[in-house]
Amino acid sequence: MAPRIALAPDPHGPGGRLQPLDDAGAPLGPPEAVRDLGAAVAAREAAGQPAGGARPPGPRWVWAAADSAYAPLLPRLPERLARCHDLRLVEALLLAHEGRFGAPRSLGAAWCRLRGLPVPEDLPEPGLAEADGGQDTLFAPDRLQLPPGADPLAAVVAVHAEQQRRIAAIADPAARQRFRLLVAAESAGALVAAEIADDGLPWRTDVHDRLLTELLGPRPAVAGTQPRLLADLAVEFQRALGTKPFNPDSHTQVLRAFAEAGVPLGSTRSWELKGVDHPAARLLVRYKELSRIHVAHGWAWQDAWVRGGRFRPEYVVGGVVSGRWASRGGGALQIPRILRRAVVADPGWLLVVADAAQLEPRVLAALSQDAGLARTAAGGDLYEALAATAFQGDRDKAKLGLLGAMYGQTSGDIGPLLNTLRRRYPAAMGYVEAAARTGEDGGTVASRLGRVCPPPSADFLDLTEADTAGEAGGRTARARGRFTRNFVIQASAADWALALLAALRRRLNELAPTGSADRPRLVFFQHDEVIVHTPANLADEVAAAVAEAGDEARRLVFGDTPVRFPLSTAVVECYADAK
DNA sequence: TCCTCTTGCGCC
DNA sequence: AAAGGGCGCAAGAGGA
Repeated sequence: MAPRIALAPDPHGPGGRLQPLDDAGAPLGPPEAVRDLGAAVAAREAAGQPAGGARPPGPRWVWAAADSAYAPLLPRLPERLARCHDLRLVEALLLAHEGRFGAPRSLGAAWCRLRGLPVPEDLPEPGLAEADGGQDTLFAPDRLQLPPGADPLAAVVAVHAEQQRRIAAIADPAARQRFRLLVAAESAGALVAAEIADDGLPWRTDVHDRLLTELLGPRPAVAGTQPRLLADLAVEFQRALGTKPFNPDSHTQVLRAFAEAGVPLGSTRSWELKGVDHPAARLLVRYKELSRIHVAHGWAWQDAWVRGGRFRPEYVVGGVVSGRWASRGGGALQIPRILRRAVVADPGWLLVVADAAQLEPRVLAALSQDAGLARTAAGGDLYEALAATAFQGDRDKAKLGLLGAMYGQTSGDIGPLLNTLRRRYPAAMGYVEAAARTGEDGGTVASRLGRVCPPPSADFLDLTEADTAGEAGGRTARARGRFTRNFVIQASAADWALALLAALRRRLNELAPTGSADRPRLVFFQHDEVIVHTPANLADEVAAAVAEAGDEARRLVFGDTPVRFPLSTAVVECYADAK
């Protein structure tokens, strides 16, 4: 069996073309046209797999981008594909690694670079805005940006071979090995994102509706009007100020009204309002909380995003420069905690909810190889262990200090905490401080697996030494330093999370009887947290798979380290009961 | 009317 | 006195 197969769907219809490749990307045979791409892919994926036995990995599927090649195929496949190489995602990783951050990454752009042709800009990601304009844009048959007449399969094959060459050209063998892992993990992320969008997160609209009604009042009959309790609260708030009527959603009008009532405010941020001794402040805080639920996750959101008892988020793999995922529409990564009540497993099914405990400080310990910090990260509660050794048992101080070190915080009473950390954990603190200095000097930093941060803006690079010694320039430089300081942590945590997803996905697929509808499904991912929706009888095995996947990710990304990356796992019917 | 910027808050 | 990283989303403000 060929280790890799290039795949290009026909722009219209169910067919497509395939071509077997070796690991370097050289063709092992001629292109083959098939009438039913789903059936052809499934046959090659299953080839040589004995029924019920341990599965040898299928071929690594090579395609332009998962959303055009994998998502349409998913409903037609009896089982999930094991592995892929997503050219668009890998192109972005390579461009950043090569110091060409932000260059167009579509298949067409990569192919034109290869051929010395003018490189087309990437198209904006299709979102709701374009969907409003009609389906043509959203479901355009070709977003690959290939010039007219170019053969998509030939472009896939050529760009893939070139990417493999660029990866092989990474001089340091260990760095090359880690980058290969990054390429595989990022591509696995593309599979997961497409599958989550296909399966969806179980969402009980009746529970959601009841919650909204309790908080806001019954759903207004006329769309666009405020529900009763929210409108009442707005009136009560304005009465408490005793001024002329104004729009409570306008911060400028709210500030003016408070000033007229003799309460000057710097802003209408809730943390500031909470310190204001006036009845109207408390009412405004409550109004803003409820109003936010209404506008961001109310009935309109439900109408737009929940179908058939499932919330189908649109994830953008690698959408954040650090490698975190972003989302497009639906706010998948910002679901308010209170709405977790509405996430309920189907009858006979359960949710396995797992989140990595204190991921970022553990990443710092593993990255810096600080022996002392690693000891605190070898067991359960890292902050507790840190507090016991360095902060007289004060866990809050330990947490505040360590987070401050990773974010570059200098405000408040954090100075003494940082000094303590610097004394006790010089390697760890030296690691983030070196990253900060690199940023302040205009350099770039990279994650453990080799995801490189964007370069500073041209404005920053134009700053002279005199500028950075001054106030405005110094502020800019320190902001860049905070960014690179945090990047090494956040991006390496994202490396680990991607490896976790890949390892967990493989284990879940091995748990399931081939072709069965009753198989566990990854239905949610949020930076350091996963939810698996599983038949109840498999929940324990899924929980075990999560733990094993966490340890596999640790091994793959950080190798031989005493640091552990435990996941706290809950098996529940309702997401809200997980913590 | 359309568009961009700012504000503020949700999540990690 | 202020001095924390990364996002997405909705609404208002204000200019074109």
